[in-house]
Amino acid sequence: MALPPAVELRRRNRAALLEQLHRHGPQTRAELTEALGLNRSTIGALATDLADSGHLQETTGQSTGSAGRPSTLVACVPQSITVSAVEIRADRLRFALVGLGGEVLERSETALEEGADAMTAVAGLTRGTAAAAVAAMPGLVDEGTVAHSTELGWVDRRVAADLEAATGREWKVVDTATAAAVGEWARGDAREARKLLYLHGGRGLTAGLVIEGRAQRGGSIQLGHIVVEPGGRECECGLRGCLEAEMEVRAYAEDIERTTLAAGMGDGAARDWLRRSGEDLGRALGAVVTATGPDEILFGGWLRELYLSTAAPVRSALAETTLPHLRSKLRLRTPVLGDEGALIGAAETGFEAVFDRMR
Amino acid sequence: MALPPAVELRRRNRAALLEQLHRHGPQTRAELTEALGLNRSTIGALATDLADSGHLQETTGQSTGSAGRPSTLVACVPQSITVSAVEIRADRLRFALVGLGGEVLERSETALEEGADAMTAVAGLTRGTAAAAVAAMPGLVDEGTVAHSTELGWVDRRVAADLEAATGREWKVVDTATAAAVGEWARGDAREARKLLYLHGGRGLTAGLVIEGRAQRGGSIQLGHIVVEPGGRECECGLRGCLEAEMEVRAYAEDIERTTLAAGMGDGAARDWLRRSGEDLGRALGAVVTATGPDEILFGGWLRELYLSTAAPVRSALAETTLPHLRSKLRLRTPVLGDEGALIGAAETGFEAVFDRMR
DNA sequence: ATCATATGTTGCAGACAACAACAAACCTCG
DNA sequence: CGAGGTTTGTTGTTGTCTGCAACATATGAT
Repeated sequence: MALPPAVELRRRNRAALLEQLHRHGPQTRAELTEALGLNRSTIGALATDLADSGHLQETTGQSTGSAGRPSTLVACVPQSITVSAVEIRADRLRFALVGLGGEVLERSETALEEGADAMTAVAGLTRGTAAAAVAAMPGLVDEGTVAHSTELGWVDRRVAADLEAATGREWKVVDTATAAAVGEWARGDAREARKLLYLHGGRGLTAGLVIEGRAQRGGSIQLGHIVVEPGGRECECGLRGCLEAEMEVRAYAEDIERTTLAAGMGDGAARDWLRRSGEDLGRALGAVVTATGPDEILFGGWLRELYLSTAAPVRSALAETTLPHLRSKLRLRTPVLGDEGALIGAAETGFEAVFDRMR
Repeated sequence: MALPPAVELRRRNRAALLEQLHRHGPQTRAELTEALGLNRSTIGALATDLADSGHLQETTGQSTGSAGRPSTLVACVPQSITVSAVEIRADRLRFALVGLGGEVLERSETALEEGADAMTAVAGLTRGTAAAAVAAMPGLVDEGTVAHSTELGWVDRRVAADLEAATGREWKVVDTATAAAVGEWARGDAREARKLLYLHGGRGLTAGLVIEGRAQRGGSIQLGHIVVEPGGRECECGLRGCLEAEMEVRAYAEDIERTTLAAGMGDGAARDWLRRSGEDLGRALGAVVTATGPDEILFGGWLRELYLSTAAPVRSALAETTLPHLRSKLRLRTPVLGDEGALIGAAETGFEAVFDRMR
């Protein structure tokens, strides 16, 4: 005898149990039995198994107040599996080491000088202990390569390979908006959303879609390059009338707080910009909503400030370009994880890969 | 002893084997061993198992010309599992009974008088022997209900329940465009496409997206209600400037052959319409492409004729509204299954459900 | 204190897939 | 035409897995 026969099942069940705890927090064995649809004895075997390997910790004898033998509570050990998450922006790098169960164990942030190589900076942040490493970055990401990122100025860059070369380990690459959508769904308060659209305002505008908890296969939505004004302003991407160009993102959005403040103080140009931007954004959104049919939209990055200060034109422009039936199911909100969403979501993506690999 | 212990594995493997044969056609046992990653003996057990239950037929002793014992070829028995597929249009009903492996066993078509109830007509077509029943219809379909269909004039109709009441069996409901996309992917020649966007021209314009062979979760794209001209013509849906309204679908598209013919004979109005329609379509497509990033687009329904007769304006408008990086990977074509796509795809969706249910 | 209830634990049985050895059926080459 | 090589199906064995049932344990209720 040499290798596993029907060990596959055990592996699958182990992964399922771990994932259940990771996503839903500590649970009793009884609850796990219910959730996984397995027998008490099987859960017992799996749990002691995983406790022996250090992934789980069981705290016994929790009296619940109701009749019957008290159930043992089982929780994951965060340190037993960790995931490195990095968010790359044009001007800075953010890092988090996230443990099983979702706890953030370490965190750091480093400024990135203009022109500096992000890869070596990443290598300085991450250690090799993590079970998975995920990098989130703004742009059109497809299977480890960034096809196009106005924000980072990268075109067809094989980022996963570059990161691997710099750090000596495998990397997964996702786009910031999709990562943030995943994060808000998994650890924010958007878990009820069936189709969650996350809008991310950085130097560019991107959007990410999470459907029933799963990132939409195949990368992000280049929201900034929806054409809202055919034949309009010239955009860096070579088109005309892109949302990014029409909004004059570079001029106003980079310092959105100052712009909203100025508008509040009666600055006509700032006011005008806010109104026009809101309308343009709403129109672009209309097309995206019609194309994807979300039931919740989150305004992240500096779009958060834009939306909070000027929701009315966004809503009305959206109303003029979206089917009533799609609009009626739509909630517009701002994210609860703030700037952390992408980092959290990237880590969550890593854990998904870890669980998949276990099976 | 009463019920299955670890029978789950066997069921999974049985389903996997059947699905493999259904999708890839007859294969030898050796090929199945390779494809499923199971042991020869396991494949043998599964095959005889399924042959005994009548799902498979093994033809032995096929000499391949190369050395070694000739492998037994195993193929599905179409009659052993069948799926009813129905395509509902405003004016007619199409039905197909499709067998395991994809063979169409029966087919029929009935005209639907204006105002007639489609449900009872469906009941007249389908018999109760099929393992699954799927209905494709144009519009915004979500979990058995049609939220909105300009073509059928239905709003928030619980079609699955209605069909169930009329026929006494469970129904799955999908939208025509998505079904056609699935069909072209599974049985057409679009299997290489990673993201396949199928545009369907009926009385309305819808689109369906298939990503790596799987229908995008959550229904179709209301292509006809992308706003291409803010503040433009009034549309039935209540918005202004929708693609459907701007294209004047009702006036010209319903009889597209006559329009293209007239344009060919020098009719200025028809020519104008073709050019303007192509441009509007291209612009709407630009938004959808930016939002979904497909690598192949198929023009189905009457959009097929429109595209074949007037591709240039479509392409140039698309070029003006799509990121170069998305455009460069894009192939534009017409479907190979013609009008059958939606029916085939609906059946394929049904088989997917059947296989899922087996596990 | 006793009973009811809910939960962990243990031993057992049925099932399953991998493995290895063997049998079968083909090809090639002398 | 027969021997050797090659590929594939078959069979018996083995280790592992999960469900089940009976038992043990720990609580609340009476």
